[in-house]
Order: sequence, then C-alpha cells, then structure tokens
Amino acid sequence: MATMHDVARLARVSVSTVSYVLTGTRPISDATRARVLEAMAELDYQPNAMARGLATRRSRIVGLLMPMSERGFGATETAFVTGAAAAASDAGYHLVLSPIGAGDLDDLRRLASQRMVDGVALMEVQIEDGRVGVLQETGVPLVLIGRTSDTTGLSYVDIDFDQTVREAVDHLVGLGHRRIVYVNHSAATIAAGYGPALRTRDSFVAAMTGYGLEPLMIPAEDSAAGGRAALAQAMTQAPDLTAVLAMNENAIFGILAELAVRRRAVPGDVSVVSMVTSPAVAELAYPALTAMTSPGSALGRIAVEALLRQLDGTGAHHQQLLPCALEVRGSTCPAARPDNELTGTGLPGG
Amino acid sequence: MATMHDVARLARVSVSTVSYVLTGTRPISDATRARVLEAMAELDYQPNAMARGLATRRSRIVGLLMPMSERGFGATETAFVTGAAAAASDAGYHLVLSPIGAGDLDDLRRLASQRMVDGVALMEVQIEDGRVGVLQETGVPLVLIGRTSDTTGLSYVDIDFDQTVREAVDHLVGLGHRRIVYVNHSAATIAAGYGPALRTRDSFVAAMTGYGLEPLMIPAEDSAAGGRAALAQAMTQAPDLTAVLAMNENAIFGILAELAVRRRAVPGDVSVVSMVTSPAVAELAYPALTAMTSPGSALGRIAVEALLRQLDGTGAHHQQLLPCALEVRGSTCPAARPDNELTGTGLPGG
DNA sequence: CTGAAAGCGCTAACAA
DNA sequence: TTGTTAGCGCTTTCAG
Repeated sequence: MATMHDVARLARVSVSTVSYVLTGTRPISDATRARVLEAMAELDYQPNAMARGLATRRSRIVGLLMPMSERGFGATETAFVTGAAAAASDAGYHLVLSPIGAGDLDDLRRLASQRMVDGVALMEVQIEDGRVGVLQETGVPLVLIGRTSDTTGLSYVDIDFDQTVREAVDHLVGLGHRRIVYVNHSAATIAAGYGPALRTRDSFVAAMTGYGLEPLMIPAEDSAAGGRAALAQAMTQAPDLTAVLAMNENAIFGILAELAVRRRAVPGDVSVVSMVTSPAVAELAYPALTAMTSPGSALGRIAVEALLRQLDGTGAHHQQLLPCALEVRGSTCPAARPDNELTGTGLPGG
Repeated sequence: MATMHDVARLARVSVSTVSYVLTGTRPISDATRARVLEAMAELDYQPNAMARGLATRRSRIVGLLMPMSERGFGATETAFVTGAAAAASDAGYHLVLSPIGAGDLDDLRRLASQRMVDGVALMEVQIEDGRVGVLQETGVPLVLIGRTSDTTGLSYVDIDFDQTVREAVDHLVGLGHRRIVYVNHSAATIAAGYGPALRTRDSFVAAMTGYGLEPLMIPAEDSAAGGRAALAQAMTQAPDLTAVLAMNENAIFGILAELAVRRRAVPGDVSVVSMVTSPAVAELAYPALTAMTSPGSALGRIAVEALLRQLDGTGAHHQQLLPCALEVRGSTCPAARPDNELTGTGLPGG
C-alpha cells in the first residue's frame, strides 16, 4: 500500500502537492501534475479512505436505514435499495445498510455520533417516527423515503398516494365499476402508523365519496392467507363487488386464489388492480395484473441525490412526491352489469 | 462532538487511559475506570470511527458486492443481503453495499485499495469470476456466496445444488413420475457461467440417468413470458410429461400460467416443484408450490460470520454447502398413469 | 496501574 | 506555483 509520501518522494514534490493534484483545490503546473500522476500510476496509489475521512471530517459514506420489519422486503423496497446504492456509487459515495428500526434508537444515536456516515436516508418511515428526532438532534443530514406527519424542515421523497389511488379509482369507475373494495395492509400495521396504509385509506375514502360511492375497505395480513381471508370477508360484506383495489403486495395472490376458488373470473367477474406493485410482480399473475407501478428505484435514487446535494450545500430541503403509474394489463375490464349478478350466492368455500 | 481529550480532561486522566478503558487492552483500576465512564456519559462521548479506523487500520466495515444483473433481485438474493446486514450489525460491523459487477474490475480494485472495507463478500459469483483474482491480489479477506470452479484457498458458502436437485428428483420419482422436465435459466445465463444454472443442470442429468430416466431440459428467459415459452416448448418435446422442476423463480408463474391455458391441472396432470425458492414466493401460487426452500438469509449470515472470523484471525477458510429444504405444498402429487394420457394432444394454444 | 508521545495517512492553512 | 507543518481523533509503544 503506497502512501502519499511514497508518491511525493517518487515525483520529487511535497506531499501537499500530491494532495492538491488529487483534490484540485489549487493550481498545479502541468509538468508537476504529470510527474505526480505518473508516480501514482507507477505505485498503484489509492488514497486511504480513513485518513482522508479523518482529515476532512467527511466519510463519503451515506447510511440507508432499513428496518427489517415483519412486513419483510418486497420488490418495491428492494428497488429503493438498489436505486440508492446505484446513485451513491455514481457520485463516488458508499452506501452502508443498517438494519435499524424504530425500536433501536440507541443504536441509531451511536451510528450517527460515530461520524461514520455523512448523511442518512430513512426507509419505512412511520407517521410518527422517533428516528427522525434522534437524527435531527445529532445534526446528521437526513432524507426520508416516506413521510412523517409533520414534514416542516425535512427532506423527503415519497409516493404520491393520493394521486395514485385517485387514478386507480378513476380507472375502475371509468370501466363502470361501482362496488369497489379496497384491501389494505393489516389492522396492526395501520395501527402502527404505517404511512402508505394510512394515506391510501384516506385517499380511497375521498375518491369514492367524490363519486358518491361507498368506500368499502378490508384489512389483510401480509400473506397469501391474509389475502384469501380478506377477500372472503369482502365477499360477505359486499357479495355484489365487481372490483378490488389491493394495496398489499403480499396478499394479492391470495386474493386471486380465493377468487379462483369461488369461481369468480378475473377480470370477467371481478376486476383487480394492484397498488404500488413492481412490473415483475404484476407479470407473475395470470392474467397479468393491471397495476399502479411503484417508482421504486427512482425513489431510492432521488433520495440519495437529494441527500448528497444537502451534503455539499448545493441543495436545501427537497420534498417530492412521485405517483405510481397506471399500467393496464389483463386483470381489469368493463364491469359486467350494474346490480343483479349475485352468481356466487351461498357458496362460502367454492 | 466530544473527543477523547475532553473525556480525559474531565476525568483528570490521560487520553491513553481513556483509550484503554475503551479497548480493555490493559488493566485499569476500578476507581479511574469509573471516573472515565462517568465522564464519557456526561459528555455523550462516542469514539470517532474514522480516527479509530486510521489508527487501527481497521474500518469495521465489510463490503457486500452485489452486481445488479439483468436477472434482477429475487427473494433469495434479498434474503442474502438482509442476513448479511444482520450478522454484520450483530458483530458491531457495518455493511456497505457496492453494486460492483464482474465488469467493473477497476472500481473493485479501487474499493479494495482504499482500505475502506476490512473484507468483502461476493454475491452472484460466476464459475470464472475476475473479481476473485482482483480481490486476492489486493489481499482483502474474502468470502464468496456461490463458488468459482476452483475454490482452493477460498472461503465460500453456497447452496448444495447437487443434494437439492437430488432431493427434488427423488420426491418426484417417488411419486411415480418418469417424464420430468427441468426448466433452467436462459441459455445466455448458462453461457455466462452462472453457477446455479450450470450445477443444477449437471446434477439433474446425474440424478435422472441414475434412475434410468431421460433428463429433459429447457432453458427459459427470466420472466413469466420466458416461462410460458419454455413450457410450451417442453410440451412439444415431451407431450407426456407429468412433472416439471423449475429452477427459475422468475419463470415459474409463467409456467403455471401456460399450464392453466393448456388445461393441464396442477398437480392433477402435472406436478411442479420450484427450486431455490423462498416460502413467500411459493405461497403466492395457488395451489401453493412444493418447493426447495433456499437457505437465503442463513447464507448471508454465515458468509459474514465466516468473513469476520477471518478478520480477527480466529478462523481460516470456511467452505460450506447448505441444501435447500424440500417443503411439500400443493403443487405435487402422485403421477396419474404411466404412459397413455396424451390429453392435451394438438392443443397448441389452449 | 498510569502518562507522554509518536504515529496512522491525509488535508489545508500558512509561508515562501 | 510549490513546500512546511499543524492538526484530524484515536491507538499503542515506551517509560515510569
């Protein structure tokens, strides 16, 4: 491991000169620059990241706080991570993954105080999230992927749930659907203040009442079994439903399965729209799912880019909402008939 | 940000004493230790990671090299990452994610030479992988998740594909299946030297010929469409097939869809086993898939733990193979009849 | 059992 | 345009 001293000696210049050709913070004659670069190449020189970090008080590392929740890691979350990693890498930064959840506030304080990370991106932000306060205290630059209830003075990128839900509802209503049921995350998740669950719920109510329709909603555990149970419950509450809007990536296949069991054809009898879903997942179903495609990796990338801009002072707070894009595939079609097709009457299990 | 000097001053001891109570590398009287700890608490002291790293020449960061391939990130890969992150975190290490693929050898050399990481875990290892050589040159401790062809002197953890395939074939043959088709990754992926594709192929041939059966194999693009095409091709080559063994997580739903279109019931007409699959994915299908469950997060964890043992010298090379576990769900059942059910004859599209 | 001081490899005044 | 040097905050000899 050659050091800067070695380079300086070989190039017959002082260490500071070597440093300056590296950082470009002061003019260097072409001749000496050439000599230095040559020496660096000759010695296979790479600056030591720790030493540079200590001197500059900047690690060129950003943290991605990624709680490993019961909800697990869906395609959307994975896309955040890869998008964030790519953006950091492109800017010459490193991305450290920390599995720090809302519970580990002490771990978080430690991470922030060790000055190992120049800034932090928070995933899975709760409506009230203790991590935000801790991070603000320690003064670490911060960007949220998601939103707390009060976002003044905070940077965030998030999905525009309101517009996303509205587009989804518009799509279904435009196809003539009136009895639309919304399958959300679990009651526990909602109670825990999981933003997407809360916001989509409110947006759904607003969109449906805007159309003069009743906003039917069912929570579902994050599993296929949860989806099946939810759909069964929905069929009981609203046997005449013709469309389901599913927020829950993990439950969606259970919903489809239960529909299949009940011999309700998709999309013939029931149209299905999957919310905040990656194309990969949507394509897994047959027919492929009409879905609101989440801007997953874009969110990760934008978050990190905003964070880096905050770091070099070339940007202040950045607040941005990106809607999911409606991608019509095979799981939606015009509603059959307004009000008199109670085909599945009294067939509770199939 | 209090420094060690601040703590020393407040506790009326020297900096070295503070350092020693932190590292525990030399005896300290209880009295002074108490004073020091008190001062640290008072000042909210946290050691500076960069400074410590510079002095010890250890960053307490390990890198996870995670190429973002065309193949994308399945549940199994995601589980590696979370398992690795958890293991690192448990040991007081940080995990940096680097999206460095087999192509970016220069980036890799840079990362390794900057001494920002104490060690590296490599994901998505190819049979011949240039990254291994580069890392060995730079002397960075290394563990592979996957294997190259020559593993002498290397640490790795990998799936025991041989045993996994054998168990899957045993399961199907035990159910009376004789015409079993193996759906692999794409031809391009195989040509690129993707280990799992190569190894399972070889193991499948061995297992089938061991039973005196013909090893039917079809490649599939990593998508639902690829799965559909592959199954269609398989039905042409072997109209009498009664079971499919699918290596390709991304193609599996396409395979199921094509079977549905062709009115071949699962498992009634065709049994399906999904290889190297997470329970979450297996449960998405209806019926839920009999699958060889990949030990995803265990692999990530074991890899990092082995790496850390190499770092403190408490462990040499570690080579370990973990088989996937057979989990019988609803997609397999005894074969219908030996040799005369050509139901789907001449129904190319449905 | 404790202190003083020399680095770790780099950056950035300060001086020329 | 270049060199000298004082740190950055910690670990770890070397002395006591």
